[in-house]
Amino acid sequence: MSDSQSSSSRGNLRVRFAPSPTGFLHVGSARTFIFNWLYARRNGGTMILRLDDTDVERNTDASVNSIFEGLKWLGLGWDEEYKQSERGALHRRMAEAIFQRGLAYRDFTPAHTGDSEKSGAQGTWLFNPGMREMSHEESDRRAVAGEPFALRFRVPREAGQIVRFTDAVYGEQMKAGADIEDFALLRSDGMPTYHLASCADDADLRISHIIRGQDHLSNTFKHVLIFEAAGYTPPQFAHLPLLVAPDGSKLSKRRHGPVVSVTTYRDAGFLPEAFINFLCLLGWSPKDDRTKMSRQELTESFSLEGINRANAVVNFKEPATTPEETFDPKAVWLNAEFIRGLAIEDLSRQLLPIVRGAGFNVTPEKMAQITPLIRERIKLLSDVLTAADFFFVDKLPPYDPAELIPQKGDAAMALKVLQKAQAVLADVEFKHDPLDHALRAAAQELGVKAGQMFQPIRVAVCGRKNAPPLFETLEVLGKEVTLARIGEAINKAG
RNA sequence: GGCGCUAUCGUCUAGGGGUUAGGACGGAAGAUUCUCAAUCUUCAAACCCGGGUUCGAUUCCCGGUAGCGCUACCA
Repeated sequence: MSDSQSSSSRGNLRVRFAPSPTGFLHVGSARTFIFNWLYARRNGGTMILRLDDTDVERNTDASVNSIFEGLKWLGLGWDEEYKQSERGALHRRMAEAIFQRGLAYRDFTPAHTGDSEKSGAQGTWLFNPGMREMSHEESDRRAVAGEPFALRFRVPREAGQIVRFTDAVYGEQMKAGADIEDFALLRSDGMPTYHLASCADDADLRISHIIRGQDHLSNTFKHVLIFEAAGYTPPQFAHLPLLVAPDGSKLSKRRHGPVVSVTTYRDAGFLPEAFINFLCLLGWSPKDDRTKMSRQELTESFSLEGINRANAVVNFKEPATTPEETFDPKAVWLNAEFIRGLAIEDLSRQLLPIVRGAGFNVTPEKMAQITPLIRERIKLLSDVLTAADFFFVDKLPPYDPAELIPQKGDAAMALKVLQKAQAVLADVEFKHDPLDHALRAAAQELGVKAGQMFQPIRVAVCGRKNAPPLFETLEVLGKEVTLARIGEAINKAG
């Protein structure tokens, strides 16, 4: 799971990707992972994967699998791996330390069951004075008596109390303590909250840079408070602009469907290199005119200074039309670029399982012959199924005989051309040059243009007008199949 | 509502007190080719609004507007 760099050569720079396994790996998370990875690799640091699974209610194994599946596909790897749920003792120890210093207090208010008041966009809940100001004696007595309580941070809210930090992307940040609510550290069941667990782990794992989504920018004030209350210097922060849908709303599976899941891109036939490249261009720029960049180039160019501050739109089509049109056109274009850059053998090897998966029997040798004919014609790996279908099937799907009629020609011309082709092709070697010469000569004899000669043959063997170059196609198809299909076409045309 | 963040072509972005505001994707047109694709050429397309500061603002400042985020014993 890790790349070749040896861990001993790494310095103190440590970054982490900390997804919570409550859903599939989504593209925004993937980008956060990539930026962390790039930053670590660029600066010789350590990349850590930490599953932030403190929300027992919402965690699922399926989600854990989806995250690993997605990350595995990206192929970037990481150096250390942790699971937050296994570090509960550490979290509670930090909560205890903060409590001992008088910087947290018990809140015996029963937990809110519904989230009815959340939707009301109303009141500014900051703290409950009765709980915050409760005497030690009463607090201890009630705790000893077994009354459940949540542990809340005692946010310093006197006038002039300002919490501040410097964000590598958003600059100087400050907020009055009076505007920060007394957030929970421990739930009444004793489980740590995200804020506590995250800070405790970041401190314990000596994370030096927290690179994460901008949705945490406001939370960072709380985190700074926790770090300081526990006696740690906060790490450096770098918040990333969010990835949003074309309408500006947050990406969500419920609203936007599978386009937000990493595995959707994998299954649609994206190359991880292209996907990574595409994601890097959302919210980050190399500050020059490069668009297509290899992993190597990205690693060398990446810097926090190149990250910008405005949300970036993933420009997918909301109502999914064709598979390829649902994705951001730039992602598709980049993928086509990377496909064209692949060696035939490499591409052919990647295409084979897709073709076989669709139920076709194809040998690696045959696939290697077909690949050069479609490499420039497919944008997604899965396009092989529509671009090269006629190579795989025994019998062509039905097509309209009118398709056989060439430009500026008629049915009679189509028939004439096909019969001529059948005769000529019967004793010509099925190689590019001989086919070229024979068919052009035939066209001349017939008094038709080369294009008028080729088009009916193309439709006869491919079943459609748009296809790879004819001679190469016939060469791969072979004499037997070609003549059989031309024979069928003659029957249709006649 | 409170607090925070943001604002350049349709989208991703570069730039920056005086520029023909640059590139990429996508779109349009053309060249080329046996169709398609690829490739090449060309074109259309942007500084949210209002005030300041300034000789001069798209750029700096303030306000507005809009969008986003946080405001849970979710993360």
